Parts: sequence; C-alpha cells; structure tokens
Amino acid sequence: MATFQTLPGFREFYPEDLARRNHIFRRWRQAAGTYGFAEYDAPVLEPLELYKTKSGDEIEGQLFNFTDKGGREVALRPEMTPTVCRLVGAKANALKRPIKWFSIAEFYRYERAQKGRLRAFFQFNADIFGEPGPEAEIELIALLIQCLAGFGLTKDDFCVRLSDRDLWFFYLEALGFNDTQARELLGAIDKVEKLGDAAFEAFAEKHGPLAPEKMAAILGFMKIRSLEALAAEIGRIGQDKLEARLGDWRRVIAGLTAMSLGEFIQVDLSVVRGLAYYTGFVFEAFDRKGDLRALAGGGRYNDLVKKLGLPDLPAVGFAIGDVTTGLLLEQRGLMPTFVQAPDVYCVIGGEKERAAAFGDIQALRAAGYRVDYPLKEVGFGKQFKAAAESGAKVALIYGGDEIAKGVVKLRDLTERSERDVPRADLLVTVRDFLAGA
RNA sequence: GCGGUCAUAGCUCAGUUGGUUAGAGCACAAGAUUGUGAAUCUUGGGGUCGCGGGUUCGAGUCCCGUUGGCCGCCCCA
Repeated sequence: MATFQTLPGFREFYPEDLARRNHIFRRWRQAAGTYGFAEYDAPVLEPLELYKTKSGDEIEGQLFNFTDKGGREVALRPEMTPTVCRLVGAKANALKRPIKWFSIAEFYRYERAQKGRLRAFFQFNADIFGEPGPEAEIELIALLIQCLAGFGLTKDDFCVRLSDRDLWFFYLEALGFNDTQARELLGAIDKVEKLGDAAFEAFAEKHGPLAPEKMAAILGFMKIRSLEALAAEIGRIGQDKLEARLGDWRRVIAGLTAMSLGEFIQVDLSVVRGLAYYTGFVFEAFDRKGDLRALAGGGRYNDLVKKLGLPDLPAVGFAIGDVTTGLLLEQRGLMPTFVQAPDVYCVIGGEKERAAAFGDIQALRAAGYRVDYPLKEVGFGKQFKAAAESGAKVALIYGGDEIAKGVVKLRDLTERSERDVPRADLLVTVRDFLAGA
C-alpha cells in the first residue's frame, strides 16, 4: 500500500472522474451564461476573521485554518458568499445594476465526511446584488432550476421548496412574539422535521410553555403547501405587513409560472434554514424520490454586505454542490460515459516511415484533429489492435510500400475498408471522411 | 466530537479448526506475429494480507490499539 494516503474527505480525479466533473461544470457554466451571469473567481485563502464576522467564532471548528508565516490568521474558504460580498462591495458604486455574478470553485470544510458531504468539494455560486425586489428571486430560482434541468432532470426528479423568513417574522409578530422569541422559534421550526414536538422544548424552557392555540397556529403555518392556503391564513390574521408580503409571493410564483417553471416550485414554510443571516425568501432544491441531502440552497441576505463593513447592498444568492449533483445524476442514469478517443490513429511501419508520418501528424493536429500514434516501434498487428481500441474512426497506415508510392493507406476502422490516398491530399481527405462519418 | 461496520494484487474476490513459498478471474505488459482488429495460447510484472503491538513453535486467520473507507448522530454556510 502507498505510504502516503489521500487526506480524508478529499478526492482524486482520475481522467474518467474529471470528465464527469467537467460535464457538471460545463452545464452549470452554460446555464449561467444563458441567464446573463458573469463569471468571477477569488482567492482560496482568506482572513479567518472574514468567516468569523459572518458566522460567529464557533465557525472556526469547521474550518481548515492556520497561522501563516507572516502571523496572519487565515482559512481555506468554506463558502463563497463573504468573498463575493467583498468583491462586489469594494466596487459597489461602479458596477452596473443589477449585478449578476457566478463562480465555480472548490471549498474546504473540516467536518466528518459522509454521504454527499466531503471535506473538499466544488460549488456553483450565483448571486444577484443591488435588486431588493422579488424579481431577483425569480431570476435566481429559475437559474437554480436550470442548473439541474440542464442535465435532463425533470419536475419529477426534484423540486424547489420556497419559504420566507420575513413572512415568519411577521406571522410570529402577529401571534404576539417578540423578535428574540421569533428567532428561537425559527430555530425550533428548522428542527421539527427531525425532532417533532420536542423541537419546541428548548423554547418552552426559556419562555414558558407555548399556548396550545399558538403552537397549533405555528404547526399549521408550517404545513402550508400552496399559495391559496397561505393567502387564506394571512387573510384570517389580517395584518398589513403579511398582506404586503403576500404580494411579493404572488409575484414570485406568477413570474416562475410564466417561465413554465411553476411545477418545480413547492411552497413549504417548514424550510427556514439554520443560518441567521437570511432576511427574506429562502429556498432549497430537494431530490423528490431519493434520500439525498439538499441539492442546493439559497436565499436573500440583505444585511450581510453591510455587516462585513461594506456599502449597504441587497443580495440574494444560492449554491449548488458537485457531490450531491453527481450522486443524483448517477442514480438517475443521467451521467454520460465519457471516452476520450482520437479522430485519427496512425500505424507506422518503422523508423524511416516515422519521419514521414510525423510531418502529416503535425499537419493534421494543426488543423485541429486529435491524432495519436504508438510512441515506440511495435509490430503492425499490435498497432491495428491499438488503432481499433483507441476509438478512432480512421487509421492512417505508413508502411514502406505506401511511402514509396507517395500515398498513405486510409483505413475506415468501422467499415474495415481501405484505400490509398496521395499524401498531398491527406488533409482534405481526412476532413471529408470525418465530416461524412 | 460520538456510534456502527468493513479493510487480502489496479478492480472483483477466494483463502479450511491458526500450519510449508498467499491464490483466481479481469485488467496491464511481453511474445507467438517484420502488413491488418476486441479471439486464442504462452509468459511476465505487480502484495511488508491497511498500519502497529500482543498471544503462539507458527498469525492473512485469534486479541488489543490505530489509520482509512462506507453508513448514521452532532453540525451543515
């Protein structure tokens, strides 16, 4: 066994693995491009303080962090959001609005690896800055859907659960809770799916038991799964803030429906996400059939840019990871197999013929064709076998007889037929052959 | 950080109540083969049996520890 092992939670990408990874990246990049998002990148290493400021000191336990030789406390990035906030914030006054940016980058988290979660992973991040209205949510959720639908996944494979922290705060306010209590209740709501009623025990210990009718209202609000039911409940409460917020919901749903994406959306107020920095809509993409963890997640974070010491800038964004996406595609049989085949494979008789072949090989390569040949002199039998196994459509045979006649034998590896081609016509003949094949 | 489970060749695995020099298939390489295809035959390389310790005359096999994979808990930006 090897003396040095790969670090836990890290992956190596052998050619087949990298081909699959690139396939995912290609689709994401394509989606972002068609939605008018500009790609950026940023440092892998950042000041530790950037993440502590955003998420609190406890975050350090989940980071790959160390002190560099200059005495700086630094960390490998665990996410892109604070970084992109800094990039955008630094030039906020000079950038055209809306600012629509995306990136594909590797992230590092010091956590125990398990299914769908590793210590090093890639994420596609997309954000819109400078647009406070729900139009930004429409655009971003549509992009999120395309980031999965681009692989052939349909509304039967995944859905986007839409929720809203503002709506919750207004609702809890209407029920008579103060801001501190509301935050704690949201923490409990986030855990109800796992813990059931026990999720509210911590709240009850601090603030006294929940009145049965309020508990029932909260549990009922969580179970809302349609815009109609939401409107009905808000109408029952009759509070102005809730009514106004319902208007934003109608716009988001209407917009996505007009994009023919309505069937991907699932109203689900049980999604609140643990992160305290989200300020409005939050959304997560889920596998509809399987038991995978969340495929993607995002939401609005209007206060974060300012919190990082930058201009006040509304923002909404999401991230989707390569690990769960890859698992889902494998499960659905939507991950293609990739073969790296040359267009042309050259069979070369000996050293003399090699010199002639090299000239043609380079000419074909300059014309953009993928050309391969045996590095060392081997028998014809082996070479023909290698040519067939390479996956090339055509073999060019450089034997002593051919060179003497000024021709190359062109073998159709599919049809197993051969013909002589004057070397002067080789480029044109190969081009026509490959174009016709 | 906690728990379960597994670890023999590049891959899939076999390996008897502990007993000689650890095997097979696939894959890879060479040859049969100095001009024609995934075949066949022959041959070869490749293992400190994850690592370390213990029991024993003797450990791939039993015991303890440890590292790593997988699964789950905590967490999940």
